[in-house]
Amino acid sequence: MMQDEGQDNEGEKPKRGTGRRLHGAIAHKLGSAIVSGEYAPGDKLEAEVAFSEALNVSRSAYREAVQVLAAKGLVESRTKAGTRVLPRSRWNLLDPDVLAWAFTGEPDIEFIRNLFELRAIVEPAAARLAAERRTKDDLKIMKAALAEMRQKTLATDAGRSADRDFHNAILHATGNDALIVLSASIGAAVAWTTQFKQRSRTLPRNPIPDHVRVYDAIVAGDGDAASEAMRLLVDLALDDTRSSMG
Amino acid sequence: MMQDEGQDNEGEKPKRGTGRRLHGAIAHKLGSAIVSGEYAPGDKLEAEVAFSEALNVSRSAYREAVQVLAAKGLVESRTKAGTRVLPRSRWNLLDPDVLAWAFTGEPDIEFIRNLFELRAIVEPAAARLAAERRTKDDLKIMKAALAEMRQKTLATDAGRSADRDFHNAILHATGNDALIVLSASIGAAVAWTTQFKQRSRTLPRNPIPDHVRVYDAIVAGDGDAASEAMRLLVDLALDDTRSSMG
DNA sequence: ACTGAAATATGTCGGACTAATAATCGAGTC
DNA sequence: GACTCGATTATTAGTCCGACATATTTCAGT
Repeated sequence: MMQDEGQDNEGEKPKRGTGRRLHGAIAHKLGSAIVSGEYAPGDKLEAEVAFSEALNVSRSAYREAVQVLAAKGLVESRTKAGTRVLPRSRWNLLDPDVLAWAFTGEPDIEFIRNLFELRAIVEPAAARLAAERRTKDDLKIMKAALAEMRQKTLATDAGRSADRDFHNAILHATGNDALIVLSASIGAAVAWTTQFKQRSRTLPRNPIPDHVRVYDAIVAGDGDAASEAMRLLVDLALDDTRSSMG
Repeated sequence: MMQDEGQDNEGEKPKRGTGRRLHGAIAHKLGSAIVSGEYAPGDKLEAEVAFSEALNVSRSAYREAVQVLAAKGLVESRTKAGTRVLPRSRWNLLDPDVLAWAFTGEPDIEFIRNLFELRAIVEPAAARLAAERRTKDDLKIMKAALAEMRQKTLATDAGRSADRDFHNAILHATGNDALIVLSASIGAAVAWTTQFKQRSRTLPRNPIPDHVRVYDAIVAGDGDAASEAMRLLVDLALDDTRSSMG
C-alpha cells in the first residue's frame, strides 16, 4: 500500500495517483505540507491565482482543495485577507486524512505519545463495554481477525490490516457511534506505529498473547478483565514503539 | 446565539447569514439534511447541474459545498455514478461542524447518550492528567471560568460558555493535542445538552459544587480525586439530561 | 484622527470541454 | 435460445477559463 511520494518533480505539478481526483491530490500535497510544519500557523498562502498557476491547475481545482483543508480546520480564507494556516489547536487532528498527512513525513514522537495516551484512555474502556455488549457476530469478526493476524504476522500489510480489524471490531462492539468514529483515528495510529516498529531491526515481542487475553475476556463477558488486558496491551505496545524510536 | 433556522423559504435558495459564505451555507443546509436523516445512507443526490439550478446557485459554489461534505465523510462522489450519502459509520461524527449539524434538528436521544458515554470515558482520565500536569495558567483559567459560571448561571449563554471553557481548560491542561481536539467535540456536546436541559421546566440541581470538587482536586494535584470527581460530575449531568428528556 | 476612495484577493457566476464509468447493445459462444 | 463477454454510448462528475461581485485592507485627502 505505497504512498505516492516521490512523484512530485521539483515541487510542482501534483500528479494524481490512480483514481485520485486532482483537487484531492492538491489537498493531499498542501495538507501534508501544513501538518508537517512546512507552513507555520499564521502563514499566508500565496494568492489563489498565483498559486494555482504555479501548480499548473485551474483556480477551481485549487479552490476545491482549499475548501477541503478549511473543512478540516487547517486553514481559513477571508476575502482580501488571503488564506492563512490556523493554529494547531484548530486542526481536526483526529480526522483520518489529517492523521494520514501527519504520517507522510517523519512522525512526531511527541504526537505519537499523545495518540497512545488517547488509546490508553479509550481502548480499555471500550474493551469493557465490548465485553458487556458484544454480539456473536462481533466475536466472530474478532476471532477471524486474530487468526489472520497470527498467520500473516505484523510484518505484512495483511497482518497489520487484521490487527486494525481486531481493534476496530472491539470499538464497534460497544455499539457507540461516538466511539466507533474514533476507530478510524485510532486504527490509523495503530497501523502507522506498528509499521514504524516493524521498520526497526529488532523483532519485537509476539503480540498475539496480549490480544488473545483481551479476546478471551470479551468472550467471557468479563468487563474488568477485558479492560485490564487491553490496558496492558496498549502499555506494552507503547513500550515497543518507544524502544524502536529511541 | 441564534441559529439561522426559518430563513429557508420553501426549501429553496439557501441565504447566507452575516459573513457566511455561500458554499458554507449550502454545506450547512445539505449537511443538516443528511445528518438529520432527510437523506438516507446510499441515497443519491440530484445531479450537480440540476441541484445547483434548483438552489439558484452556481455549480462551482455547489461543488465546493460538496467537497466540504466529502471531507467530513458524509458523501462520496464518483464520475457518472453521482454523489451518494455514505453509511453513518464513515461520518466524522466528532467533527465540530457535523456535531453542530446534528443538533440543528431535534437531537437524537441515543446519540446524546453515546456522547455522554464518551465524556464519561475521556473526561475523568483527562482530569487525572490535568491534576498531574496543570500549570498556574491553567488553574487561573479554570478559576475564572468557574467564577463566571457561578455568576451567570447556566441559564445564560455566557454561563454555558463559561461551563465549556472550564471543561476545555481541563482538556487543555493535559497538554495532549489528541485530547485537546476532542474538546471541540465534547464542548459542543456539553453546550447543546446543557441548553437542552435548561429548556425543560424543572430547574436542575446546582452544578457548581460538582465543578468545584473537580477544580479543588486539580489544584491539589490529586489525580485520583480529580478523576473520581469528574466521573461523578458527568454521571450527574447525564442523570439530569436523561430526566429532562423522559 | 477620521473619512472615503482605490486597490486587491477571495467569492460567485456561467459556460465549455474532458474524462471516467455505468448502462446499453450486439457479437460470439455454449 | 439464453448467456457471457466486449465494444459503444450516454451520462455525470471533474477540470478549465474568463468575467464580475463582494468584502477588506490600505492609503490618500481633508
